[in-house]
Amino acid sequence: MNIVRVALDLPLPRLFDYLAPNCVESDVGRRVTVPFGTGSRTGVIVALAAASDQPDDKLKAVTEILRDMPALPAEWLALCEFCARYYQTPLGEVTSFALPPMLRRGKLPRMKKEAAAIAASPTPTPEPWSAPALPRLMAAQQAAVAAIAGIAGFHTLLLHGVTGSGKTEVYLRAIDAVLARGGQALMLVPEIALTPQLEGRVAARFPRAHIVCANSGMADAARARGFLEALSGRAEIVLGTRLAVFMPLPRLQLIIVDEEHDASFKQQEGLRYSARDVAVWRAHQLNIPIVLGSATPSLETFHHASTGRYRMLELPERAVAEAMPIVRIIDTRREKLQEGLSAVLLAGLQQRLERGEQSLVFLNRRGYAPVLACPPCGWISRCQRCAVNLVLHLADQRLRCHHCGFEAAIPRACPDCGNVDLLPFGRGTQRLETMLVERFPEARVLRIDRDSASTPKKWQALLATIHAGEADILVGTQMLAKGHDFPLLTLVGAVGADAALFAADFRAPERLFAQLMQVGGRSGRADLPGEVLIQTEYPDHPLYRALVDHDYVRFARAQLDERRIAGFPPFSFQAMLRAEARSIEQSLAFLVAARRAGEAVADGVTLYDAVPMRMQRLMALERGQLLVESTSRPALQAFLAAWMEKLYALKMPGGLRWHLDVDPLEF
DNA sequence: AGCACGCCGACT
DNA sequence: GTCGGCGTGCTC
Repeated sequence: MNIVRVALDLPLPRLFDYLAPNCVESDVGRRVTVPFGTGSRTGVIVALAAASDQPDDKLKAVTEILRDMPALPAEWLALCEFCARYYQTPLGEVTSFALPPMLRRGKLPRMKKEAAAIAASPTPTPEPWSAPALPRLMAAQQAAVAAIAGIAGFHTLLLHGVTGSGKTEVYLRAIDAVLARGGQALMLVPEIALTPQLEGRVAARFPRAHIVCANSGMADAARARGFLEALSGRAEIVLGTRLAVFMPLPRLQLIIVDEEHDASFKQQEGLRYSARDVAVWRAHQLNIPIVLGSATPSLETFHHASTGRYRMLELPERAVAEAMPIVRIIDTRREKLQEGLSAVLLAGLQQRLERGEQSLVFLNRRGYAPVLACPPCGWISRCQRCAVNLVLHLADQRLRCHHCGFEAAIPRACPDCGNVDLLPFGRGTQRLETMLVERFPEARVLRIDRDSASTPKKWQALLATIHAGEADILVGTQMLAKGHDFPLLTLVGAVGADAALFAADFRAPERLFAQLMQVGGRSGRADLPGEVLIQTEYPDHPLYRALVDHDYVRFARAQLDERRIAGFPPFSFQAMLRAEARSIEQSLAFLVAARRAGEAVADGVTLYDAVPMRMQRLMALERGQLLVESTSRPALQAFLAAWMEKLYALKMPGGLRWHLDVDPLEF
């Protein structure tokens, strides 16, 4: 009896068996359409079988095995199976996510004739590669390139280098070596916005190479085409965001994860995978090297490098500018600030203005003010659907929820007591912008945040304005921190950073350090020295002191000491079960039941209490969470597998939804 | 997740 | 007397 085992995109942790009289061994990895319930679905054949656990009369026959493209290789299926196991997600959901939407639906993109022919043939067609003339390397770069070249088989390398230390050149050299051997290289970057820029640089360096991009912003057909080109072996370099880690690459010889610390490598919905971690597993599976690059590595990665599990490659010098920017801490405890800005920072802005250089005021909070309040009666602008305040946006006269998108007009008077003197409290980028325009009437002030750069087009226009030197003072959120060079920028002022210092999330300091380091790195490239001014009420805080000294390692060691004492990752492994329902009682009741079910199978893991989430209400749903922790990864994994079986069997009240987040980043 | 079947309230 | 509410159960 010929039976195929099919992974279908359903929230059910099992495969479905179908009769396929004409199936052959090479159909494993092919897409297949099958009858399902009353309708029809497309899935992936993950195995053949001679017999099924299902009674014969329940088995249906496949509708069609889609043989119009090469089968997905065993290595790709194994990658999906690993994700299914590790993240406790049904295999069909993983394979479905890993395929571009068009292929997922059983369709194929239109392709150019010769490309279609190549894509349809599973035989790789490697082309020999000859390297063009390359720029000179500094000693540390040279050492890093040599170290990567010397790796045979699996090894994880941490390329630790500040902005401007020449990490990208090291990546390009490593890719060059791979192309010379006829291999394929995969490079992951955090943001969609960074891929075009990187693609340009890579394309200029490898004019004859076939480069494919992969990110969620691409059109359906283009993404499917790229996937097929990677699968057929025609693509030599794949550049992309986290989802590119699932690109099938039959001759993959090198993986690079740039800005590996970036939280956007972790997907926060659906399949909650970490592309960086999956990439490391994939490199191990294929027995190839992987390079993780960052100026501020995640503490998980740094810990592995410290214990010798990863190899650390240091790029201490700055290749582009003469020196690192000077970082100064401004003690704001005694000073009367002007709309949140200190005299030192204002003087710095004035000075840059006179010299015709650019400045950036960094404030990671958009809008005019984070809340509108009525002081006499205590009313404050709150979102009806979320447990947060509505942010005042004066630019377009709205109150806005930054979490669910709810909007309302600004009330003329307090809805509770009728008082007309409502006051904005706190400060956002719009307010800073307004203040700077008044204070420096001759300056061209440009605000860059998700409101002013709401579309890629607007964002590109803003970048062009900055590059043309048509702005003097930039006011921006973290949008500005990543990946863009501003040659005229010589001053960065960081405002309102303290909030993250004492946040409840144990990862907040790590993120703040990375963010300030990154935004500081924007200043003073080329021949102009840079200066970073950090306003704080905690001038002696070790985090800020480490920034002054550009000493990531000192900061990381101190953080790791704290984590060790507290038993936090990377010294423990975590998973978070979350539930959301109409009422918090419902959510917590489910989590309590889940905990009880878990205690029966808990061995070497700690189950914490079910608690409301820090932001309890979101989009009118009340959310709770339950943390599971273990000092042993295998123990946690074994527990989660057993636990999920019980949870799938648990009866669920209507309207309740839950999910498991393995290695959660958010608390 | 869909989609069926299945028993109880306000309508042509 | 029917349309439809979403509770429960199944999908190879």
